[in-house]
Amino acid sequence: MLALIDGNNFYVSCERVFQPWLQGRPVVVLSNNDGCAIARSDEAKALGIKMGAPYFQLRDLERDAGLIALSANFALYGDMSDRMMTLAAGLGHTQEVYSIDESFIDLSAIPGDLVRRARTIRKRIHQWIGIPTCIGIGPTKTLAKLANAIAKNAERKPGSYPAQHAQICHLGACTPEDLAALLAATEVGDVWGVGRKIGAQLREIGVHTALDLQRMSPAAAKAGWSVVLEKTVRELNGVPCIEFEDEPPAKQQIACTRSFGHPVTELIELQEAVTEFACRAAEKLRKQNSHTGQIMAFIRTSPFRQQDPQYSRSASIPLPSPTSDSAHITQAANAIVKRIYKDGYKYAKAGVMLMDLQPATREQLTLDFDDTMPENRVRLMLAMDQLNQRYGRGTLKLASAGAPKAMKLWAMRQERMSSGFTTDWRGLACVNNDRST
DNA sequence: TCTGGGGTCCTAGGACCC
DNA sequence: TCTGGGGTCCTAGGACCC
Repeated sequence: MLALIDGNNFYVSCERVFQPWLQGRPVVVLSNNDGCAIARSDEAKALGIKMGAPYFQLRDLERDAGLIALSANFALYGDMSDRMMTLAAGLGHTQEVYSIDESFIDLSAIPGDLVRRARTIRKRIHQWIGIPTCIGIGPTKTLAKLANAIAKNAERKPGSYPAQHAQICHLGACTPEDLAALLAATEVGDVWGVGRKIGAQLREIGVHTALDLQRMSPAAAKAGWSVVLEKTVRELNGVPCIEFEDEPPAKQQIACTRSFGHPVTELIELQEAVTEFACRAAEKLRKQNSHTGQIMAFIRTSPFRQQDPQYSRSASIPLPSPTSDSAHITQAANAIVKRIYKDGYKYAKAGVMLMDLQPATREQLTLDFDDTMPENRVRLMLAMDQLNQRYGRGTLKLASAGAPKAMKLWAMRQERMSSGFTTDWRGLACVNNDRST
């Protein structure tokens, strides 16, 4: 048996822990650049705000409906996530952290009443961390995810499912009849792995609910779509096809891409931005102790500005010898940008991707025995990472990153960000010591 | 004026090989 | 009277997830 535990409206809930006056009000958290809504409180969902809705379209709701929009504070969410995951791990023996707000827990060989155990953990997370959660339990990952969706909907939309499934739903403990009834009440699009496109195709052939999909033959799922949907069908029938991963596999590629705060036209500015992205990507690369063998970079105009001429191009170059050296990676990324840059466009976004990743320990057998990552470079990069970790991002950087970022057109807009309540001494909450109150 | 970022996996089709 | 067959590898693009 597996559990899936996740935080409700996670980013909004993190903000509410430290700003209790946000409780009960419609709140959204915005993506980078204050671009669009990426988390919504129940009250915001009730206003009809869709996932990914552009912020500029929500302005009237701020004025008329008391909507509060906050810039994303990812440092805070990451820290709150660590705390939540630590407590969630107490549910079973092993944990797979699946995303910033979700983890699977292996419950096999856990004796006793699983629902009661889940209730204890849920309460503890709420009491100690302040984050509301839902827990789904089932024999496969897909069923645990589905149970979690049922637990959420039963809580938020009373009447959609029997009330006993609210917050915690254990599909493994249902009778076959009850399970079928729950699956029949669940739209096929709510099944993990069924997105917009495949959902529409399924509905077209009369598959509307999770129960319809469960009863489809795996062969038909594979023939009509792919082995991915075939696995989904099998998992809905209680046959595990998606493995549980206790420890995260090393990444196969690492990206750092950003939309700009304002359009950029000059090559030199693009290169400053790309230098920063390349350094951030290199930092992530060293953190997982890998080397990259190929660098890709892209620049593009905004597809939303139809009135402007459009241009989008990417290119990649293989490295003579795999490296994690920020200077080499930056040099390659800048060479690409110089090559693909064309004058006369308003650039809106750029990015760097590191491909062909391999363990840093792997021995390089180049013909001329040219060691491109000698020991002193490794130590230099390590020192740079440690300084930036300790004193803040940008403490030590390459000269090609240019002057301070606040001056840059491409720098992100983040006008409504909360404090680093748990990640920065200056952001610590202050207890009111006014004696007159 | 203003529309995110970072991943994974699968498939089809072309290049290439013998 | 009409151009083999089978295999691998790579890449681009699509679909999905949060």
